[in-house]
Amino acid sequence: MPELPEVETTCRGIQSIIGCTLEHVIVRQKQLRWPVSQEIPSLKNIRILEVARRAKYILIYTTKGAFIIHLGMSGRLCVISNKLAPEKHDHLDFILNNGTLLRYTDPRRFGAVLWTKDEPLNFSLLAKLGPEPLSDAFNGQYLLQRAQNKKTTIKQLIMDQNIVVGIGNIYANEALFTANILPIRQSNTLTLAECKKLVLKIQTILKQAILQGGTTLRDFLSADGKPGYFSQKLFVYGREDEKCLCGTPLNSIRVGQRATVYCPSCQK
DNA sequence: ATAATAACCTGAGGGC
DNA sequence: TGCCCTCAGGTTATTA
Repeated sequence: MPELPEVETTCRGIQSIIGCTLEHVIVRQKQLRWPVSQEIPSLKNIRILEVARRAKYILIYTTKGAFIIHLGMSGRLCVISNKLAPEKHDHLDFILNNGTLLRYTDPRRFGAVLWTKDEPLNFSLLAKLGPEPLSDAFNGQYLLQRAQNKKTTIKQLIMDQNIVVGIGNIYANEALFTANILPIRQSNTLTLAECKKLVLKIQTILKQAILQGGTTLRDFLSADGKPGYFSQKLFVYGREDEKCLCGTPLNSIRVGQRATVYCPSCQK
């Protein structure tokens, strides 16, 4: 489900938990990407102070520490009535004091629910992440510098969370299309002008997707159960058997084991 | 040190 | 209907 716009949508959708007291957490399945932190089942009556996003991680700050949550490929968070019975893949419930609970669902279990008493931004998984794509730190000069001396393709570079965070397979395909750059270009062949354009297109596409509530391909639903509408605006992703707007049939290849679609005419 | 690729899971969809 | 194969918004661990 989740690239930056979907995680941001989820984050905004669960803001109602701020100020609530977390009475306790029910863990039904602790076997996720990493085991659910051992301390979590014994947490009792702590106040939720803030909900924030860093990269594709959702951070829930409390008076005693912070939860670090990643949605993996198929994870979901939603705030619902505490009377709704859990289903097969509902792995954790965060029981709140106002009759609701925050439920974590994840069929493929590639996500993670971790706990730290310290500042979560210093947590090992978060410490070495690249800049946020919508921040000033992510600009053409920066991307050009990071693209030097690298043999990887430009698509793999922008999906590398140590270079820039938040971009996954959908938005990498879309941004490269709108920037007119071939996904398989070796990153060190990009000019400054191309880097600037790519940064701008990445930012534009992410902002648009956030406004639309993210992209729903199969099963993404925001915290209030609504789908995202950005899939209506995808130019190349998932359109491998169709033609580009210019009339040229789109090409479909694999780059770093990920489905990659591009227009051989519009992208150079 | 850097770059490919294998691995972690479940479910959906297509072909036979 | 069922079985087998491939694929899926991600990221780390292992190998070359």
